[in-house]
Amino acid sequence: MLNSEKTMEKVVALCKNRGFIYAGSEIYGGLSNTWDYGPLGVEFKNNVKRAWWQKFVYENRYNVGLDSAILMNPQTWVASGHVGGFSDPLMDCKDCKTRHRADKLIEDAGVNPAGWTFEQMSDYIKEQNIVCPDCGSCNFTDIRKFNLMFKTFQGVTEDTKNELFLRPETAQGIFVNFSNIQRTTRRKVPFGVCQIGKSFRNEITPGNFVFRTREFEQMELEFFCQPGTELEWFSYWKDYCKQWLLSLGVKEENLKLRDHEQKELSHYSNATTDFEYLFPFGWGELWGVASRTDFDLTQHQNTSGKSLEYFDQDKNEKYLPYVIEPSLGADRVALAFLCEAYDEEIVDAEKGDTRVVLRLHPALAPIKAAILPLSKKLNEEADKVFCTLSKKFNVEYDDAGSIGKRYRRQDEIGTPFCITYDFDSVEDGCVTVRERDSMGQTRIAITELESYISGKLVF
RNA sequence: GCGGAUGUAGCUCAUUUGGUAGAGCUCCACCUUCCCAAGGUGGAGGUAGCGAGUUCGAGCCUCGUCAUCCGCUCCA
Repeated sequence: MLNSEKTMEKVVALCKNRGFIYAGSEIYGGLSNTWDYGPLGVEFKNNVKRAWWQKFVYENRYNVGLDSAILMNPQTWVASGHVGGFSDPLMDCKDCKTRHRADKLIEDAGVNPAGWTFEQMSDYIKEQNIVCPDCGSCNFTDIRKFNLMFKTFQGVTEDTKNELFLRPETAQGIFVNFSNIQRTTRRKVPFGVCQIGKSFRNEITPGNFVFRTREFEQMELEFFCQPGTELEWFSYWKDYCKQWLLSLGVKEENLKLRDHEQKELSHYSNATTDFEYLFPFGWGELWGVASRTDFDLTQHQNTSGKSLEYFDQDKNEKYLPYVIEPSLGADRVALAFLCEAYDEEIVDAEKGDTRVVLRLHPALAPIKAAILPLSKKLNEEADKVFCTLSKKFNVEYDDAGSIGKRYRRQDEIGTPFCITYDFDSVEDGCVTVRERDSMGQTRIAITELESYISGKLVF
């Protein structure tokens, strides 16, 4: 990773050329910052999501899953604060063309503009002659509101009565179902609810490939616990998240846990830690783990008028549980795994021969094994191996080109195992398994292949 | 959204002052080889992002538009 920009470009090029990720709507000239996951990409991303679900739902005794609707009653966003607070008052300096947040400029001048209208802010800036921090002039455009939520309409008429929002986070679907889930699963606090799904935000500046897009996928957990125990659980989940990343191949030196300072914390949070990953373009936030107190449940209880209190039978008392929220971007973490896995290896320096290897954890690899007949004359027999293995794994059959070339093709897309069917295979019922990372070869009976591969997929 | 740069075959690029597009790799077929790429023969593939204008004539000039990259503001 000597030249960071080039490395990112190489990852993007690989994704495009091998069918991981394409630019969206390409034949129409594209659509800004949309990306389509191709045949390999959808396998890979599904594997990432499956691995998260495995660790957070199946292997964790506290958690259950949920898939809530993207469209929600607009009151949801009033309660969550997104309608009021999820829009920024932005203005541009006409002289130096930089953009600023009006509320921040006023804050920096030592006044708290909370609750002000845009007009009030605009007037205040003019009256007090607040200047542009970049060039020092006071020549701003009017304040423009940037609502970060996507609007849409339910029903055929586009009037404000039918106005809905695409959810800007999956979390609220969990909060509004808190009582349903608690009752139907007979869970006692502490317990958690996991959800994977699309969210939408009108980001002002998306970019860095799939790192920041307006349509993105989240993997969120809302963990409900007894007030007073939240900081214990906060560190429990931080560690749990970290172990998951490490077990799937993220190197510790590329990971940074950054605790928010007191003044940086949101008004509802009493502790927040960002997991940052060292992408080729720099450190980027991957996972936000926040202790959110009972803010969300309180808001929904007040707005809806429905009690969301939990009755603790052991303590014989009612309370609103506190929440720990580890919120992970699926596209981001998938990108992190890709960047982490990308490797170029010099095979022969004199010939300038390098091979590109995607060292993905086998559990994340889109294709688990490639079945390669040493000669096309062996197609008929080798195809039987494909038929058997494809019942259990996503495997690929390739008989085109020299065997070395076919190994390389699989190296590039992260396939951990190449199974070569040769002339002896007919006699001894064995094949050569060549491993991506070691390039080592093992002779294995065809009947043992399934358990051999399965054994390597655990993380 | 603003400023700067860019946009020629699937990929990487070439096309001397505007005169009707070329290479390497990839891909496909056949031959060769038969356990770590690039051997041989043949083949497919571009109205030069898109649209308009100037010109006898534009990939090369002008305008618009779309997209990408780098900065500014935001976030999972």
